[in-house]
Amino acid sequence: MGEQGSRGPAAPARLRAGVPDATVARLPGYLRALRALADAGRTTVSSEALATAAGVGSAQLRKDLSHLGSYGTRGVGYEVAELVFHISRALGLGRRWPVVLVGVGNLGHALAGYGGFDDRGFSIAALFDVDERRIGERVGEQRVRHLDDLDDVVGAFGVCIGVIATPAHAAQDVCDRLVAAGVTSILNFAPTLLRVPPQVDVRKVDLSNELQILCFHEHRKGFALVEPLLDESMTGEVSA
Amino acid sequence: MGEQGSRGPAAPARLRAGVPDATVARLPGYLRALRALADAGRTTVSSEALATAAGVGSAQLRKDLSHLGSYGTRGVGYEVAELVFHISRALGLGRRWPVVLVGVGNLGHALAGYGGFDDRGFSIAALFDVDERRIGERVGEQRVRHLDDLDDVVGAFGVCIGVIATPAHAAQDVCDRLVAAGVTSILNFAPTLLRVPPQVDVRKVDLSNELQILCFHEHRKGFALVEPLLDESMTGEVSA
DNA sequence: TTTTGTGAAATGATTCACAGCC
DNA sequence: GGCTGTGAATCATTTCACAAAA
Repeated sequence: MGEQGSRGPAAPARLRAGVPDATVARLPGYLRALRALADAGRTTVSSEALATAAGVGSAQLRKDLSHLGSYGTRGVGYEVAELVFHISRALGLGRRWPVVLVGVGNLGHALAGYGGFDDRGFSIAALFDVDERRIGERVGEQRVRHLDDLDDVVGAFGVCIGVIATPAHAAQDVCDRLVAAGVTSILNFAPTLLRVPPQVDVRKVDLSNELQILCFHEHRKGFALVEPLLDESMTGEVSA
Repeated sequence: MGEQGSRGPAAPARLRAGVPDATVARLPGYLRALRALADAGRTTVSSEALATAAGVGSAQLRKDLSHLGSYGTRGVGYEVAELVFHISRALGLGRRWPVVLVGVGNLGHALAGYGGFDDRGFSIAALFDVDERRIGERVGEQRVRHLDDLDDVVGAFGVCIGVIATPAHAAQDVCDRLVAAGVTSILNFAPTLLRVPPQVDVRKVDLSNELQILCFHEHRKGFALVEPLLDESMTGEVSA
């Protein structure tokens, strides 16, 4: 709770059902891989094959799944459908989760139409903005509403997840209003650190951060080409 | 390298300058906090204050900075400007990084105009799409070009970072073309696992994954309200 | 006195390797 | 024979706590 950041620290207190955070973060990937397998007609899969499809090691996959229970068959593998069910349940996807999205600029539009939204167990309860020119605009199934209606919607639909797609300068205020309305999980696309009470979860997605991290590795790849050459030439071990 | 995923595993081989991945992932946050501090007129800051501004613990901040060098003054703190310089350098932000963006739908538009792009050391070398109706469209400073021009642009600008903002079904092909053109770091917004050669870095941003992770915690908050009550009532320890 | 920098301890995550089951 | 589930071992990260420096 209150971790924030795509690669945030582990949640300090795990109340029950000790599924490690690192495992939880990989479960959606397993689900996606399983669905692709199911679409391809597979009904059963080994840890090796599923791990490859999900881009992890097979030992890691088995360890991850072992935190959820024992749903495989030795010598055979896993039932695709059964595993989808158990992972979905562990993630709390047994129900439909209404989500509110605040900020209907380009990013908001993109998120609203992402597909992976309505597709999985999420549905957009409402879209909000404060720009009068956008209020009333139709986006997908929804009409954009004024942020002042937030409390009504959150109350009526029992929303507990909010997505912030506003400019940075508006994000903290929107966040405060979401929290005041009763939202307890926030996905923040604005490049700001949000201050929230401890019971509220925040995850952050930040383009600039991601680019800078890539940059670090890229930066180092440059040296990887140069430094070994230098090192070798200095020891006279050049082979070519 | 080849890690993929916002919370991917640690890069297996660190070639030089042992900055842990977890630290690298936090450096952009420190940079942002420092700039906010600088804008507010601060010229010096303690680890405690900076840590608070960045949303981490002060011990963690100091340990992270210690991987870059020893740039503080005991009893005083850090020079804001100096620290910005050293963190920027560690991240490889000493130069301007040209970036290509493929996929100019809503998401692509949002990314192109994000601000945090041109703002930090990144510049968009070109925007690409394959939809004939979009080719030639102006977005910001740029004109949308056909993906077939990719090689030319990557060659001419020495681009090594690519951003994929296409639908999922097109992502792997776009990725292959980026890699073939010489791009070695990819930021992927499409909900697919990309297959890349080992020297290529991929980071993934996926709305649906993030929502599902939030969902897990949300799901558990529900039990936090119910289960302790059950446990207590079963032991007869109810105090109210 | 204040605050950094850092060994050492504690915690957490991943990988190994194999016993156990089909 | 093949594959899962899992303790034990390894590796990484975070936190503690304090000596050293200004």
